[in-house]
Amino acid sequence: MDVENHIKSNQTLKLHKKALINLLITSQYVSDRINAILKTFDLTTPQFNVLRILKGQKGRPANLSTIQDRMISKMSNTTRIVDKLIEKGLVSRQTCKDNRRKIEIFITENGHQLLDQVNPHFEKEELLITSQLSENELIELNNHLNKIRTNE
Amino acid sequence: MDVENHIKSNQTLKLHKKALINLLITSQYVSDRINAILKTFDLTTPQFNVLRILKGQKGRPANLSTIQDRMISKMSNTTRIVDKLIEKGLVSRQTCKDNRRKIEIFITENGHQLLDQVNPHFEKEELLITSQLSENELIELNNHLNKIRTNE
DNA sequence: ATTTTACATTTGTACCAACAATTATTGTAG
DNA sequence: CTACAATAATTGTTGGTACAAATGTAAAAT
Repeated sequence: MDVENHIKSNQTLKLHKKALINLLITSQYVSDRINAILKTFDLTTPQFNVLRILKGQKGRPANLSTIQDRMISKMSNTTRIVDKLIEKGLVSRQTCKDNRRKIEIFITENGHQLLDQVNPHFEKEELLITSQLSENELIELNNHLNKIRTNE
Repeated sequence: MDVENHIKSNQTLKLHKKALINLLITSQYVSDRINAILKTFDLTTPQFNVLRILKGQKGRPANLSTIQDRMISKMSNTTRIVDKLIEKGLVSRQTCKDNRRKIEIFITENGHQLLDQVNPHFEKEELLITSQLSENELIELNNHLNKIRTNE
C-alpha cells in the first residue's frame, strides 16, 4: 500500500515528504508487530530491550547509565522500567560496593528463561518482516537510513 | 554513524536485524527533530497532525473517526487530543445535528494562524532531514519501506 | 578539612499511548 | 413498538515518556 493511500491524502505528496511519512508509518508498523509478539509474554519493548542488554553483559552487572547508553530510544527514565522488571522477578538490583552512587543490575534465572522462550518467536518475526527484501535491498536501506542520520 | 555504534553492540549484527534497528533508530531521530520544531510552538506531533487534517477539510467539518483514519499512527484516543486543542482555542467541537452520535470538529481562525506560522519551519526541517538523499535514493527508500509493509 | 562541583540515580508531575469498558445514539428485526 | 445489535465517542486504568527537582555519594578545589 502506498503512503497517500495510508493517510488517505487526496493530494500527491512530494517525494521527500512521502519518504519521511513512509519512514514513520513503516517504523510504527514494525513496532506494532514486535509489540504483538512481546505482549504474549507480558513484556513491553523497553522491558525486553533491558533484558537483552543484561543478557549481553554475560554475568557482569550493568548500572543504569550503561543500560541507557545501549537502549534504542534513549529514554529519560530507566529506573521505573527496571522497577517493573524487578516486580516480575526478572532482574535484581543491588548497590555497587566500590561506588555507592552506582547500582548493579543483574538478570535473574527467571529472566534468562523468559528470554530463551521469547527469542525464537522474536527472531522468526524479524525474518518475516524483512522477508520481502533482498540482501542488496537491505544494504541499500541501511545506507539510505544512515544518510538521513548523518545530517549536519 | 553505524547502527552497532549507536546501540554500542560489540557483536556484528545480521543484515536484516541491522536494517530493522536502523529503521527504528532513524524514525526516532526524525520524530525528535520534528518534535523539536513543533515544541517551539507548544504543539505535539499528534496535535499538529489533527490541525493539518482539519485544514485539509477546507471548511467541511470532520468527525472523530475521519480524523483517526487519516492519522499517521492510528491511535486509540483522539478525543483527548482534540480536548487539548480546544483548551488552546485552536479547534471547536459541536455535536452533529443529523446524527447526534457524531461530533463535528472545526479548525478555528487561531488554528489557521498557528498553522501558517508553523508550516514554513516544518517544511524547511523536512527538506533538511532528507537533504543527503538524491531523488533516486528517495525512490529506492520508498520502495524498500513499502516492501516491508506489504508482507503477507 | 571543608566547601564546591560533578556524578548516578530516584522522585514528582504532567502528559501521551494502548486497551477495555461504558455511555449515548441510531438502525433494524420481530 | 420494543428488544437487540451496531456505531461514535468518552472515560478509566495502566504503562511509558519528558522534564525538572531532589537525594546521596564521590571527587576536586581551596
